Amino acid sequence: MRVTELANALNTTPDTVRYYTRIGLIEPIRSPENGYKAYGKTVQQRLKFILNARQLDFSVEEIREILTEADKGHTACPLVREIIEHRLAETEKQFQAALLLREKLKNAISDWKKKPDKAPTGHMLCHLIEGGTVENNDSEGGNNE
Amino acid sequence: MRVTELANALNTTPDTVRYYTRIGLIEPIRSPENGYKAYGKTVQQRLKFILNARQLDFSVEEIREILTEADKGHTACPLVREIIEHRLAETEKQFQAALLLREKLKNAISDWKKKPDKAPTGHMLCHLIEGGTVENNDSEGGNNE
DNA sequence: CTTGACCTGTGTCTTAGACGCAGGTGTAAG
DNA sequence: CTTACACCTGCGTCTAAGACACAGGTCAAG
Repeated sequence: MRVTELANALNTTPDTVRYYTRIGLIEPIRSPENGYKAYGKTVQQRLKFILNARQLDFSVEEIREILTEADKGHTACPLVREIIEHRLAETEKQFQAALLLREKLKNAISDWKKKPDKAPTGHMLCHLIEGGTVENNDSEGGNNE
Repeated sequence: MRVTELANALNTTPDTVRYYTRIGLIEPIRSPENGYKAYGKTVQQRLKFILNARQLDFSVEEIREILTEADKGHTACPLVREIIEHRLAETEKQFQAALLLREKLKNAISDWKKKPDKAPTGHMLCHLIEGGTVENNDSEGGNNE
């Protein structure tokens, strides 16, 4: 199989296949007649695994570790287990972050509706965001230049 | 104020200040005696605005548009309004994505516990992920090489 | 043989800064 | 004044995971 063919077979893009090839996650053989990369069925299995892992938001580097371990004949499962827990924690954080952000945005929008559009003056670029969205300890000890 | 001083004043990092300077969001004057960048109070206001917008997850490029508009004397509020709605939608998507991912991970973990650790065989690199996590239409018309 | 559609490998671009580095600055001690 | 040393500066490069651009190669139709 060639690049595009493999990509289509697993419902991904040629660029992705090329990328994984470039960083050495999958290894094609070189077609001797035209120099194109050629992928076998084993590689397809491997790529399928990679894509699944990516769906779980494993980083490429994590996947590389897993594959390296597996290539050595060891079981990669403990490693995967570890990564998955870590990723779950990470997801939880993102989740909370998204929640918080949503809150902020909604606040911003509702604050908004109370105020008319107004052209920015010198030190009030936009009253909407200017108003305390976040607490950055602006130590008001104003010395200039 | 110099780079680090400004950064500390607004509770950010010197690198961030340097970055915004580099891409032209804020503009220092050059201290003639040592060639260092020097920032005035107006810039500090501006930076504060930028940081607030970043807290709302506005992209730097979006912020640039807002500032450009404001610099021309126009009100940027309609623009901001537009961006904020867009960002809210975006956040909603991330939120749902995080939710879905969490689900997947938990499934993976629970599937897991039913299966023992097992060394990877040729075409079953890791039964845990190998098992249908996602539906990639693997058209099983297996022709090799 | 030529045209044109599609494919290939390689190189560069993206975000929002973080990091490293060689060299400059400032202050205290000698 | 000189040395030492801490901190600071500007600039260049690096990141994740591919997307995109591009010059050239391949393949079937005519």
